[in-house]
Amino acid sequence: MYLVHETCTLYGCQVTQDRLTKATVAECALRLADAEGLEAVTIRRLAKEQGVTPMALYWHFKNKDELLLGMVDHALSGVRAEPGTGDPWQKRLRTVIETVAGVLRDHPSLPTLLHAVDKTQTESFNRATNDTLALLSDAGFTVEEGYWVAMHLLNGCIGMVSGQPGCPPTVPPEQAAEWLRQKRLHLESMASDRFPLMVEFAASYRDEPDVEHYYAFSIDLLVAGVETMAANRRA
Amino acid sequence: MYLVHETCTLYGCQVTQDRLTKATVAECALRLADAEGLEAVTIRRLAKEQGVTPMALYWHFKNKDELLLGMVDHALSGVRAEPGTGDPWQKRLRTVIETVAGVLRDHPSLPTLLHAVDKTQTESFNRATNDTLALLSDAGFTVEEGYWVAMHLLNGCIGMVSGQPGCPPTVPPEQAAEWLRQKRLHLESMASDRFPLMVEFAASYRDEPDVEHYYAFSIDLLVAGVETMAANRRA
DNA sequence: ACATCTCCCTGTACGCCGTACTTGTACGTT
DNA sequence: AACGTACAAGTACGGCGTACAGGGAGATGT
Repeated sequence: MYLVHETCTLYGCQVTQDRLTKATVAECALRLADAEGLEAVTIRRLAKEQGVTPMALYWHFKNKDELLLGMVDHALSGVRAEPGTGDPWQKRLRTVIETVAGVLRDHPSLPTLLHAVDKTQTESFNRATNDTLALLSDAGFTVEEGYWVAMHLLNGCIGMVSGQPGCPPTVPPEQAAEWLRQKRLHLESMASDRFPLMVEFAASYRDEPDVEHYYAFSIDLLVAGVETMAANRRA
Repeated sequence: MYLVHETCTLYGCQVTQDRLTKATVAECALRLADAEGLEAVTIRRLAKEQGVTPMALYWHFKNKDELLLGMVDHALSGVRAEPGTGDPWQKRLRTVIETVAGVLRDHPSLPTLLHAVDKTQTESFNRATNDTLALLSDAGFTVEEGYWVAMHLLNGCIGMVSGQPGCPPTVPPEQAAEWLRQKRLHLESMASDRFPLMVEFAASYRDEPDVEHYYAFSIDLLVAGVETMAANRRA
């Protein structure tokens, strides 16, 4: 009765295999979250996607929090810091930031997800942090400062991606223009005598924003902070 | 039956006044969230605190999202950017950051709250953004870049506060030492051959962390990014 | 060959959530 | 005295996470 259900959509894996796994469930949940937002990821919905009963998922995950952790671990498993160890730390830093930002852009649900769980309980996050710590140690930071910087960088990437100009990825492309128009109108509707700069900023919503320019600027901003802090430390 | 109820705690306002208001409800909700976490803020719980029926709240707020918005607006209402307009922008920037960080530290629920709502729908947030935009305009940024920087700063403050070393403010003081110990053990339990720097970092949990040092460092990090970006722009 | 054990999944039920819809009730205005 | 308005109460619904108690298939020991 559950196997073929009307609302089973593309995220299911029941076609290729009928046996559930931690990995396949996490994968399916992540796909669902990326496509329809994290609030769409409920135990019942996820079970429906996989063609099983809600309680079946509890064999593989102790509770929902553990499932979310699994999603994070799955999404971050591709992140390998420290690729070219011969390069100066400034270059490697930039590479790490771009890698993380890239992963976040690939998974629109990840920013929200990373705020909802305790990342330090995932393997892949700890590995990435450890590698970044090594990098920042080369930059002259202590381990403690390095940890602060690493968290700052991660938060920076998360904020950068979730604050990306233009409409969020959940919005279908054909509604993008309308979304931009609404946003601009909302900005312009603010009292221009009290928030003149906000109204002026609304002009930037007149046409499709330059997303790559935005990311270049934001990454520069992040990198700049770390580099001058490192420089000041040595002085 | 609701007026005097066993689980009515200190957050209620029914003693001083029996008529509900947008402001009093938001205030009460914020206090509750700060003390017990945002997940404690439910319509039913909040109604109980105020000594009314759950549905009573819906007269003052269209739905829960609007209530959360009210909480944000209430918490941020004290933020006034642009105090001393005679100072150079670098100094004013620092002041703004310290103010925002201070407000966030006063309201432990605010970081989570600011992630849960669309801040641009609140008056107080837009005012603060507008003021910051003026400041960043003095620094030489365009309005669009200024907005990006402003969001970066806000995210930085949020991350800074929610990543504060030591136990979260929800933990009662008498359990603080135990909390630290658990955290350290968790870090030390990681495979030291694979995450050597994480294990080394665990040492910093040996005793009460220097919170003010942390904030000084983090604010410097934020400021440094903006200042060198501004300097590079002019070049 | 059968009994047993383990793994993986199903069925049912509970308490919590946000909230739509309907029904009072006290009060300022006329 | 009548009435509209502002505000709160009562009831009910669907959805959520999940505790608890089975059930069935495949491997294993005898």
